Amino acid sequence: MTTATPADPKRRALGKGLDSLLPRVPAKPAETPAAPAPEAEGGKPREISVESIDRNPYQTRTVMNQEQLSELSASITANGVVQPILVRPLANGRFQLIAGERRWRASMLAGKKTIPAILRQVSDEQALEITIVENLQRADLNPMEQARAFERLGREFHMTQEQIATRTGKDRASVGNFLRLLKLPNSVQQMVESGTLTFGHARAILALPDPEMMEEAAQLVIDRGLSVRNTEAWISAKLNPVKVEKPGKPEIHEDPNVREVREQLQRALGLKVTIDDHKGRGKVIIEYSKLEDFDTLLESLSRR
Amino acid sequence: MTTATPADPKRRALGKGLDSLLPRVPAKPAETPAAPAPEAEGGKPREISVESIDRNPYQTRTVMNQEQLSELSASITANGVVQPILVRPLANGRFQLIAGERRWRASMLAGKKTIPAILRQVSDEQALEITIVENLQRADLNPMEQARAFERLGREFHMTQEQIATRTGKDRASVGNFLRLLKLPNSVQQMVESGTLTFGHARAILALPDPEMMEEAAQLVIDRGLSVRNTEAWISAKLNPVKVEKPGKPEIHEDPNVREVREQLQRALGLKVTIDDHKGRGKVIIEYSKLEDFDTLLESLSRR
DNA sequence: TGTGTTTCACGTGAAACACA
DNA sequence: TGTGTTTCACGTGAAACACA
Repeated sequence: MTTATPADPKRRALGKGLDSLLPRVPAKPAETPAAPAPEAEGGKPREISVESIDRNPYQTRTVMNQEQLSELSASITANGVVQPILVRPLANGRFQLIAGERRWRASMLAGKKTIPAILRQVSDEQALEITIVENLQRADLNPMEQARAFERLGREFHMTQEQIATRTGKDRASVGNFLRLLKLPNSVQQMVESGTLTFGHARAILALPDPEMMEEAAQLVIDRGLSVRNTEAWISAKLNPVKVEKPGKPEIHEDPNVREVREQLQRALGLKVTIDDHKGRGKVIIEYSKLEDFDTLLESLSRR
Repeated sequence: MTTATPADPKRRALGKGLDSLLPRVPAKPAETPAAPAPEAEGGKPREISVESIDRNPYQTRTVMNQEQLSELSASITANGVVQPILVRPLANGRFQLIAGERRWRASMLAGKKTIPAILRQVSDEQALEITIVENLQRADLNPMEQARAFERLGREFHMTQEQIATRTGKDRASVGNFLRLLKLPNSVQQMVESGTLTFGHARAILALPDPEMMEEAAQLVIDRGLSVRNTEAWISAKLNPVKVEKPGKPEIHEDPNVREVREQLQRALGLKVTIDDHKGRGKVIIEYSKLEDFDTLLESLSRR
């Protein structure tokens, strides 16, 4: 039970953003004791020319939220760039952006000539990895997008699910479950991508043995408006159609020995007997419908 | 059952923002067929000077997310202001802002001289109301802030809970439950404000009859890390302490005669015995935990 | 250790019930 | 109709189980 209990500090952090870290008055950014970028362990931020920075070639999300971008730019005009971006030096004397594309673009839009940056020697691989992880930590990815990002971390960086989980702050099982979405037939993946089907529904559907059944099930979920819990139950029933009995009534799959004893007892007492045995522990239940039967029963039991 | 079923259109809208409405190339904003502000029914947007606009005196949130503000400004530099702001004409020829403070501030930061605005004759009252509702629709209010906003709508505009619900897109019961938070003692309100206690915990605590008990309960919830469901159960038990028995186990109000017999039987057999009697019909349940006990029991029962 | 998979506790939000 | 209040279905995320 590590989910949100009342005092969970993760809940506290929500929605506050960087506000508390921002200086209230304009200041020369280089002099500001700004918070380091999450990935940067060492190195003080340095002011570098925005013109000397090349775009991150690994950044796939070219369409940014324009409104947010504008807001950030306005803040930069007012307060300066606060959190340094992360760049790596190139051989030609220029810099390549690794993390902070929005801050960089906003700064240019705000008319800034320089931007505080942390310089770090990272390989192509590391740069790509940082970019993917940064994207994952933005909250607006749909489940299929997350799945593809996890998949890439696994495939291109040979990270285990465990490592991906640690790196992105998710749970290992969740990483695994997102990855499983990629095994859905395309039509169903599309439904998840568009939000027609939730992550929970899709995950339940994955229990089915073939793509055709998954497509059928997805359609049925949508048509009937099944909840995730109902979907789980429906699919479980479809996969285990034999068990007609309820698990609470084990006397249907009665052990032959137990059955023998029970029937013998039933004949002896002339009353309905149920034996609810679990490996030598259990209950003997004797039903009576007349007080007279009860008295007879008592006699049998007390007589030793 | 109107919560998120798979095809719920409300889910679709999430996280996409205004992106799809934004023009992809810079354009003269006045010519753009921009989406109207949610509250504006009529009137084409007009370009007005940013200098001629006075700040919304009802806007209480003066601390804006600076990063977002900057981003918005950058977008405005790139694409122009997209969604018109809402203003009302003042007697002195100037305009007073009603909705769109962020867009207005971002535009100024982006160096714009004019901004598209919808002019609307609204009373002081209406202006305030629009402002409060707009704030409520921003997603980052904590439960206490929401409660105070609802309270204000009720107090200052004599809106019923039903009307508030319609106006803000919430459910009537939810509005009521938020309002109830204001009846919590201050210390507990503080815990909700800071996220130490969730909305669900607080609401359950409200069932208690006095503030002292509420404070005690809140502390207990935090100390023991109770879930909302556990909190509900604990409080319900505290309020209904009489019923010790479960409804399914009426043998606690055992008939003295039945009890006598049962105890006698228990002693004779050396096993736990339950007698579930309903006016001369019922069951005798004998529990065993060793096979040996079971055999002894069988002997007693079979011997007639 | 690593992965695949199912099940279910979690807090939220609204349905449901009660009362005036 | 309007409000107060409790209860519980909802999808998510992780615990739990299974297997190699």
